[in-house]
Amino acid sequence: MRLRFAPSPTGSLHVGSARTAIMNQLVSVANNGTLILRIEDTDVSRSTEESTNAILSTLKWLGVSYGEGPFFQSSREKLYSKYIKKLISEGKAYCCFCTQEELEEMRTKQLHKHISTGYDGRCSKLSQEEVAEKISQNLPYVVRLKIPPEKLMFNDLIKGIVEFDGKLLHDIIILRSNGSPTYNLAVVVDDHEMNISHVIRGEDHVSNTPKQIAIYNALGLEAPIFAHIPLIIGADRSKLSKRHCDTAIEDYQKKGFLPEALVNYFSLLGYSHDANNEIMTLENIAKTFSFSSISKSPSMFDLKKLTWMNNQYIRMLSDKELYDKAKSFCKDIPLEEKKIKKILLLSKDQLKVLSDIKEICAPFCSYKIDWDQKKVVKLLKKERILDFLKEFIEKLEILQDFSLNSLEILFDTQLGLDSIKKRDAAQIIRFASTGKLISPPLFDTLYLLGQQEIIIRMNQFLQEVPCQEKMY
RNA sequence: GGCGCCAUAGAACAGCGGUUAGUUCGGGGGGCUCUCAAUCCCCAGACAGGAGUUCAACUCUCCUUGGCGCUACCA
Repeated sequence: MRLRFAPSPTGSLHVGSARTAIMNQLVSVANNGTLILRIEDTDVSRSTEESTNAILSTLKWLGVSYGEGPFFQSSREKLYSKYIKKLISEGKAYCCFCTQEELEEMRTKQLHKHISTGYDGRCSKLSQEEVAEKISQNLPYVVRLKIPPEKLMFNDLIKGIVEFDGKLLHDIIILRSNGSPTYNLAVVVDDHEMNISHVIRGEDHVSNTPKQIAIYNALGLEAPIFAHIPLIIGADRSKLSKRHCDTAIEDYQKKGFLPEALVNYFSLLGYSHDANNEIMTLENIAKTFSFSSISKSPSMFDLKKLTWMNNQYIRMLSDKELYDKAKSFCKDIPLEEKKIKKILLLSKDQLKVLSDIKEICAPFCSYKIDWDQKKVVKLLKKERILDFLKEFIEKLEILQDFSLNSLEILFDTQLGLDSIKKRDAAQIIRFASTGKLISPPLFDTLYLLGQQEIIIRMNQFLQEVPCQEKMY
C-alpha cells in the first residue's frame, strides 16, 4: 500500500490537514504501507518556503513520518507538460482563449437558466489553423480537458459508490495561462508517477475526484482507490475556522499540548472506537483499523475533550519527561530552576496543558498579592476562622525549625485547639499566603514560600480583611 | 442556482429488525481528600419530520427538512 499526504504550503499545518496526515499515518502503520510526502505548490503566488518549513517541522513534532519525500510539485513542471502535450496531441485537451469577461458572462447566463455552471466548450470547436493563428498573435490561453458526457463513478472506501454525471462537469482547466499546471492535473500525474495505491484525503475533495478520474481516463491510466474522510467542523457545525478555536497545530504546541494527545484525539475523532478506553497510541489503534469504522458524518472539534486527554497524557509522564517537556514553558518564570521543578512535579496531575505551569508558579513569584475577597466570602463567615489564622501566625512566628514536618505539626496542633474544620483551616491559610484557593499541596506551598514570606503575606491579608468584613 | 455528502443526548462513538437505547468527554449534584486535580456514587439529556415495507423499525426504502462540501487560471 502506497499512500501520500499532500499539503499545500500556504500557511502552517491546519488542524484538518493534521488529521488527514494522522489518518494516512494510521493506515500506513496498519497495512505496513509507505507514506509519501508531497508539497503541492503549483500555485506560486500562494506558496511560501516558510510555510513548507513550518509544515515539515510540525509533522515531525507530531510524529508523522514519511518513507519518501518531501517532493515538490513546483520542480516537476516538465513532467506535467509532457502529459498535457500528450492529451492535446490526442485531441483530448484543447487550448482555450476565452477571456475573463466571456467566462463571467457565461456563468451569469447559466445561473439565470438554473443550470450547472461551467465552461461551455466553445474553444474546443476552434480549428487547428485558428488556434495556431491566435497563438502566433500571442493571445493568452489555458488548456482544458474535454470531459466526455458519461457517468463517472468511484467506490469510496468510506462513502461507498459515488456517482457524478460528466455532462454537468464541464471542461476543466489543466494548464494555466502562466504555464503552470492546475491542482487536478498535477495530482493525477503525481499519484500515478508515485505509484500511489490509496488516496486518503478530506471530504472537500470529493467533488474533485470525478474531474481527476476524467483525467485518468483520458490518459488511459487506472485511478487509485479513494477514501474521503469527513471534515472537522466547529462548534456551530460550520467549517472549522479561527472563529471557533485555534486552527494551527503550532498553536496547540505553543500551549503545551502533547503530540501524543493530539494524535490520539485526532485518530479517534470520527472513528468508531471503544469508548471505555480512549487513551490509545496510534500503533494500538492501527492494530484493529478498518475504513468501515470511519464515520461518514463530519466531526465536531471538542477542545474540552482534547484537554482532558492531554491531562491524561501529562500524568503518564515520568518526572524527568515532564520536566524536559515543560522546560520551554518555564523560561519566563522568575524563579530558580530547582524551585520551578519542585512546583512542577507537585502539580503534575493538575496540569491540563504544560503552559499552566506559569499560572501555578505565579504565587511563588509575585510579592504583591491581590486578595480578591469575593472568593472567600463564604469562608470568612465560618466562626473563629480569622482567630485561627491569627493564632497560626503567632505560633509560626516563634517556630524554630521551619520544615515541612514542623509546619504540619503546628497546623495539626492548632487545629486541635480550635473547633474548625480542617478544610476551612487549610483554605484560609492557602488564601492568605497565596491569594488563591487552588495551589499545590498546602505545606509544600508554605515551605517553598518560606517562613518570613508567609508571615508577611498572612499579616497583610489580615490587615485588609477587617475593613472588607463590614460589607458582609 | 447546480452537483455531491451527511443526520442517535451539548460533543465523540455503540446499537446492524424485537434493548429499561449503552459508553466516553462535557454539564448538574454528592462522597473522599488541606484546595484543585484524580477517584467513587448519583442525576439530567438523543433516535430531525413524514410516508411506506414488516407481526415488529433508531435500524430497510422513499420524500421533506436541516447541516456541510464543491461549484476558481486555490489546493
